[in-house]
Amino acid sequence: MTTKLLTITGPTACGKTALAAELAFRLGGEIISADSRQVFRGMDIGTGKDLADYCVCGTRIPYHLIDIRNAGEEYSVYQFLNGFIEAFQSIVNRGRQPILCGGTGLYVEAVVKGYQLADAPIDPDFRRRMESFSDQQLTDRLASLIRLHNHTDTETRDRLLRALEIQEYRLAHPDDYPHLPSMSHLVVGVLYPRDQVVQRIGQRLRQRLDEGMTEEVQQLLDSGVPEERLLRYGLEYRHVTRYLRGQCTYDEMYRDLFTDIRRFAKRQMTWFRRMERQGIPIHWIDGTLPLAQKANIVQEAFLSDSCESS
RNA sequence: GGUCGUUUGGCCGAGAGGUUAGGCACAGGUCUGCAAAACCUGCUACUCCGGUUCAAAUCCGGAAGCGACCU
Repeated sequence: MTTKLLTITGPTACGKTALAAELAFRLGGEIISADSRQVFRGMDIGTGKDLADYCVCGTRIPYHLIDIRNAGEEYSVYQFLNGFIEAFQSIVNRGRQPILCGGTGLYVEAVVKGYQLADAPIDPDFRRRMESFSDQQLTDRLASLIRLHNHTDTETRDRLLRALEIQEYRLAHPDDYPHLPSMSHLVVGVLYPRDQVVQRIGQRLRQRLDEGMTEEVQQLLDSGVPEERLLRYGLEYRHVTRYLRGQCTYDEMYRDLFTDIRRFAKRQMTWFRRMERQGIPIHWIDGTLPLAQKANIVQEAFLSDSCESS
């Protein structure tokens, strides 16, 4: 019998965690996080880990793929997918209900569409052989293997090499990728009117700053996480780092960070619309409803047989 | 009340008779290995009224707003 995976997603600041935890409580479930930043230890306030939300009516809801890497370490969709498979299987083996929850569209899509990602290791021989080629030659070579989508892969030599390395590995080992267990899906998206999303983002940002956002970033810097890394993590980590380095005033930081979070929420929605266009139905629910009511709606949809299998 | 200056799209900001400055915001999008990243596209405005001119955001006159100074 295939398991039905319940996925709770949506743009930032829409209360995904609380809803997922409530549903986990009702369905006897465990949560697998689909958040590319909550994997890092010590990045708590800025990523909105809200660990208190995982306690519902005195019951601790188990969660997975949170706090599994040190800040600054590498993590990518490939590692996420592996982690997902492992967590999913252990949850199912325990007879519990897996619930995927998070706003990283790529990660959600990787699960729902069943991405096949090869375990391409770093190959020093390959890299040595590539040394003599120009960026353009490498780009041409990559273009002959895959359809180049945007600049992401060819932006820097590092990324270019990595992309090529992966494709070369794929060619040599066409069947070497972790297999997702078969499952069916219900994807639920939590949605607020846009002006309310903006309002919630602002509110939450002020709260994060009050709770010690800048101190958290300072600690990460003190503990040796490279500045470039924090800048790359984006949003809170990027803007607060700039502020701590004296590159902007507090007010400028607040303003620019607020803007970036709003834009992030917009891009998330762009991603979700794209998923829908590509045939992944998202069951949108009104975020403004009370939590219990939202949970009722999702529970009902989940327990009915109307959801598609993959 | 008088004198001088100023007025450009949601914001900042160049231009000085005849193409769209640009940036930011905003909106839409791309994206299967850093995705909270990176990248792409769209957005044609010159305070108002009259005049000069083939042609005015640009020149002239007036009005209004804003600013500075004077009595």
